[in-house]
Amino acid sequence: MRTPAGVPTSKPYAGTQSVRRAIALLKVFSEERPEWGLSELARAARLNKTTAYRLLTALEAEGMVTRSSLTDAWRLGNGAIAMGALALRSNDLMTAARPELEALVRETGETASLEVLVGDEIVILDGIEGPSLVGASSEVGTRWPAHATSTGKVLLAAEGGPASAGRRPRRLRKLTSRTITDPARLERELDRVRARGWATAVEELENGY
Amino acid sequence: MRTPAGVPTSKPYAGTQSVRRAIALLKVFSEERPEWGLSELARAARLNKTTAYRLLTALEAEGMVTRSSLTDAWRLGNGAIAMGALALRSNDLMTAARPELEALVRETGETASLEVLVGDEIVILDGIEGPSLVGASSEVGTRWPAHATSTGKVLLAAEGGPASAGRRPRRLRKLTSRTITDPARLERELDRVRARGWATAVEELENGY
DNA sequence: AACCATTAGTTCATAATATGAACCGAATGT
DNA sequence: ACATTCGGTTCATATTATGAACTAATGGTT
Repeated sequence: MRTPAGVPTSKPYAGTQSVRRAIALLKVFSEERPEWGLSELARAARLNKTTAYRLLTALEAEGMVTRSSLTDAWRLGNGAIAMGALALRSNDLMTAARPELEALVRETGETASLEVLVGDEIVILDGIEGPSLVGASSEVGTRWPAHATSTGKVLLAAEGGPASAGRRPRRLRKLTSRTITDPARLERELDRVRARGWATAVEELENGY
Repeated sequence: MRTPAGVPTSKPYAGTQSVRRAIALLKVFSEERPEWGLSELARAARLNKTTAYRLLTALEAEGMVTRSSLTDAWRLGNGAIAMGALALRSNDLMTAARPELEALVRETGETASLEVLVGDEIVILDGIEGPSLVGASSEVGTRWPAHATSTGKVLLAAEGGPASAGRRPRRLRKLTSRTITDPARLERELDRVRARGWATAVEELENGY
């Protein structure tokens, strides 16, 4: 055991770090890249290949990852699905928010969604389609960079006031020409959001939305 | 580090075992009991309290578990939701099976569902409600003991032929008076399933179904 | 109020366990 | 034929995970 490395760069070791490394590994999987070879995956998670291999083996044994039978590349497994679905259903917020969502849709005629902040992304927990034409269909479980969505801005703004600007998304990904990528500009935007209590995002996430 | 213990009882250590322990911990959470105190949780996972605590801390840092702000009990976190949703969407089977499901519903008029085996449980990946009265509503993500469901029997039967009887569910939980709990009887049932190509489960999972 | 039995969380000595460099053989590309 | 990749394994090393034994707080029972 020589170098520390790996895992979201935080100074104090919070809990067992092989576990943190394992989860870091899981977080490498994404919509765009759901399948990974060992070496690549290890590199992406900034882990030693051997270490990554052993972690993956453990995760595989528990069903959290599987291997595509052809490519024999690593993917998220069915265990992850089961766990996520359980987490979703045992989330109080979900059940508490449902009536609110329904009321919102009734009052505004727009699509309403329940979203939470996970790291620097928002996750759509629930959504009800309104009759309006405007509504983007909100797929439950979808993740988006928080800084490029209206709801994300609200959640970022709410999160512990202006002080917490320090631990913002490391790099603000540019998704369209209008995405806010300058940290200072984002901070100003968040101040505005805090002041008026709502946020917008126009063509900052996808062109046309 | 004195005793091995914890984790699904398997002899050869497959990969990093603190990771396996962490996942074992996550698997303790269930529909019926989504919230756990530290001591209870540790006991349920057959882990030392201190160990469980450290593992949980790591999982918390990565968003896989959270603490209910009031009770300050442990629950599955939003990270689990996000990961599960991603796993679900990046699952080829899902997209491949959708048309099949739709066809099934059209042809039979019954509810059709896509289920996979995860350990000794089946997980419902997808489902389409049919117009029939019989259909039990299939909630995506729900897990059931494989030996007590029709689909579960099929999957168990298919899984590597009669030889693999060795690594069957350790203990067959009795869910109703008709649940098959005797391993030998289950094996005979699976032989029958293999022979004829389909399975039934009548009141073996829940009374009335 | 004194008791007992819980709980969550911390400390600390111990060595078991996780670690990574170096290795292998197989594919693949040049 | 050569050079790089790849997935995977080995093995010596000491870092890191571990659990018994502690707090201190809480809640129930007498």
